[in-house]
Amino acid sequence: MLDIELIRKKPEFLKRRLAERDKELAKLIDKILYIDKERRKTITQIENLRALRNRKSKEIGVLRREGKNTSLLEEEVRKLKEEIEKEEKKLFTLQKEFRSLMLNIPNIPHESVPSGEGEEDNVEVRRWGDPKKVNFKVKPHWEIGERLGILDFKKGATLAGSRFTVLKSAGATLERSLINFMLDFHINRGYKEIIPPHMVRPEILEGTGQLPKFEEDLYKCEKDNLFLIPTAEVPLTNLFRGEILREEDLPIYLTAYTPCYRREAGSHGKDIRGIIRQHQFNKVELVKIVSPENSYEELEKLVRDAEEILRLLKLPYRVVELCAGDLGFSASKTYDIEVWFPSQGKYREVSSCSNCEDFQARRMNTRYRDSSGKIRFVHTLNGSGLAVGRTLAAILENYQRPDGSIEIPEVLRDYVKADTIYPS
RNA sequence: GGAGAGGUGGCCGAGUGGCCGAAGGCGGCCGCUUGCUAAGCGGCAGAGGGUUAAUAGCCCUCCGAGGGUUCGAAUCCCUCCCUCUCCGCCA
Repeated sequence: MLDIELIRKKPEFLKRRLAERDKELAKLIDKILYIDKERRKTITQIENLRALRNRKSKEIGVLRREGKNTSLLEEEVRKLKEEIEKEEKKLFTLQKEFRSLMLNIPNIPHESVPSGEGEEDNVEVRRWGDPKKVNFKVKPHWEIGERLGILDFKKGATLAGSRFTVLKSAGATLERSLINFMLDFHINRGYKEIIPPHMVRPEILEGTGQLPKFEEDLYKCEKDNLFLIPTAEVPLTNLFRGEILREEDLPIYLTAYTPCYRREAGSHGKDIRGIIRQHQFNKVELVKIVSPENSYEELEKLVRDAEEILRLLKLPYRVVELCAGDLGFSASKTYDIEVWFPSQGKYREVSSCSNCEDFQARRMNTRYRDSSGKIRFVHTLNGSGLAVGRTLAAILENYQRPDGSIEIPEVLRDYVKADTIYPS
């Protein structure tokens, strides 16, 4: 949620910044400004009426104790009450409209974010590692996985439909090993491990920005009014909702492994083969709650932490900075980390690291008291460290050998307890 | 799932219709005193919002959330959420 104070004071600045994302957004600002004016006018009116009512009610109390008749005053207050109720109804409608507008405006891009409309305008920041040169024809990970008997797409479809996959034997072990490897690494870097619920209430998703706008992308358990989490960012970031933290509590570093559940409503036909785009996938997530002064330093460090996993796995990758038009709803600035997929001759996203500044903090009402005693909103950051399934796919593709076997990256061998996956 | 108890400020806890944004304690902050990592004394301190140049005043709201009764609700009624105890079921 944006700061209404800022919208009032610098509407033109905001319109300019938001237009970087989407030209339509500027209109919303004018609409909000109008509603805000109306609602404040109504609030002032109601409060004046209430002040009058409070005074008269108190007077009634005093007169009664003196044993005097108060029926005339009572009648007056009754009339006031009716007037107040009328205005309150008006205010209720205005507030609802106001809130809904506020909740549907995305975050403003940070000034450093490159302008552009979509993926093609993202800016590469750095590259690491050289794609291996091989003298055989590389296979896509789904062929490798099926041949090795570790990825079973047919069974996935039998059990749950398309975009579900069954991992078997060494595939399942490799997935689990990756999770442990990633968690161990991040814990070592000072992140606190969390196992959160995988189902959350609607207001929790509103806190991080998935609701109300993106309900279509979520799985819902209608009967219990709970949603399956699309990422661990949701429960982790909301861990401190409604709290006023002490400055010395910050920064907070959290990590969690969870499955992520996404309906992929808008991506029909995309990445239909393999395990790149699944309805359920595993992810190790990183979340930071920090003070506003250093959130951008923290973002750089967060990216490095995620990158380090790929370096240790010796997988070639690049880091791109998302342009304004490609930015997620809650993010001010985002770096994607993309790993090399030789069969596609492309880098594909395995991590997205964002600084949401105070956008989520406002929605969740997460604040802290700074050294001068002032209460301020925290900044929240999140990043994948990393998407496990995609990392597994990248390993299959980058570590394939001509005989169809897979070399297991060195750092994983103690976890997998093997150095090669052979066809079974 | 059944029966019962309860949710008050950073924490503990009093408060069953007006003088309660809320006693008291602990903790916190500021001062004073004391020859000293303590004790004593005095003082300050909740959150959100409206108005405003104002972090000044004035006003409104907030005692789990939302409704209702009433001239007036932390206090009475209803619904929901959560916590605890007992029973049932269960990995």
